[in-house]
Amino acid sequence: MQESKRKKLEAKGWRIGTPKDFLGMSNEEEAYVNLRLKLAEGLKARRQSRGITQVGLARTIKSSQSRVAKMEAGDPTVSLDLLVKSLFALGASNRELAAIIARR
Amino acid sequence: MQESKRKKLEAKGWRIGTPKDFLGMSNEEEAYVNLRLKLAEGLKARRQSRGITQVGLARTIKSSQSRVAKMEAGDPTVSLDLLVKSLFALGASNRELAAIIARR
DNA sequence: TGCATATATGTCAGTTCTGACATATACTGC
DNA sequence: GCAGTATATGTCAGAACTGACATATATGCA
Repeated sequence: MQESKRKKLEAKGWRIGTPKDFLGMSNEEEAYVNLRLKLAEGLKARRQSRGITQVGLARTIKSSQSRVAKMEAGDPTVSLDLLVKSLFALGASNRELAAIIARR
Repeated sequence: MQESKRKKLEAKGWRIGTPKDFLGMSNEEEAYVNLRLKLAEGLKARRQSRGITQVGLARTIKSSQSRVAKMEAGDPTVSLDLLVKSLFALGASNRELAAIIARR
């Protein structure tokens, strides 16, 4: 993974665990962070294409606008559970979810 | 969703939210529970095919045997985060994760 | 400019998830 | 029988996540 990308993530609040070689994160860590970014992007894209505001989405998932914003921003305090539930709430199917995850 | 399946899930500790028509759960709820079951199965299959014990996996993800057992049993107190991280720890890629999710 | 709407960021008390532990069950080979 | 190994289940204190709120920033429009 590129140094510039790592910096960006760290700026967002991610703390990458013990990169013993100071070069980056392990494959698992990268896959995990990558997954979250894809879900975050997928959520934002899906919400916008539906013409729904963050407040609107927050209402349907019984959450708050601030949490929706954090979800879309890739905030590390947001769980995968919430991200995935939100996508489902926007009508995504399991297959669509898989497509979001598989996308490069 | 079939009644028999719902019963099975409820026995596991799932509480399905307000099915107003008493017929089952919403599409989102079904997709979500379904996703968890797929990940649970995928995890167990992957671990076993690698010849690793629950204790072994627990060590590599710095968790405990009991939590691994709960993960594989579809216990509702286990987060998607933990399930996904475990799959990654077993060497799964994002695409393989997507394949597990897309599988019918 | 001022007002309305949408999104971003920080904080926090209450809820949920976590690893660890104890203990139970199941299956081997002796 | 029973010792060893693997898995299942219940509990709990501490850690992580949550919705809610306050507030900031950005954009559009009259």
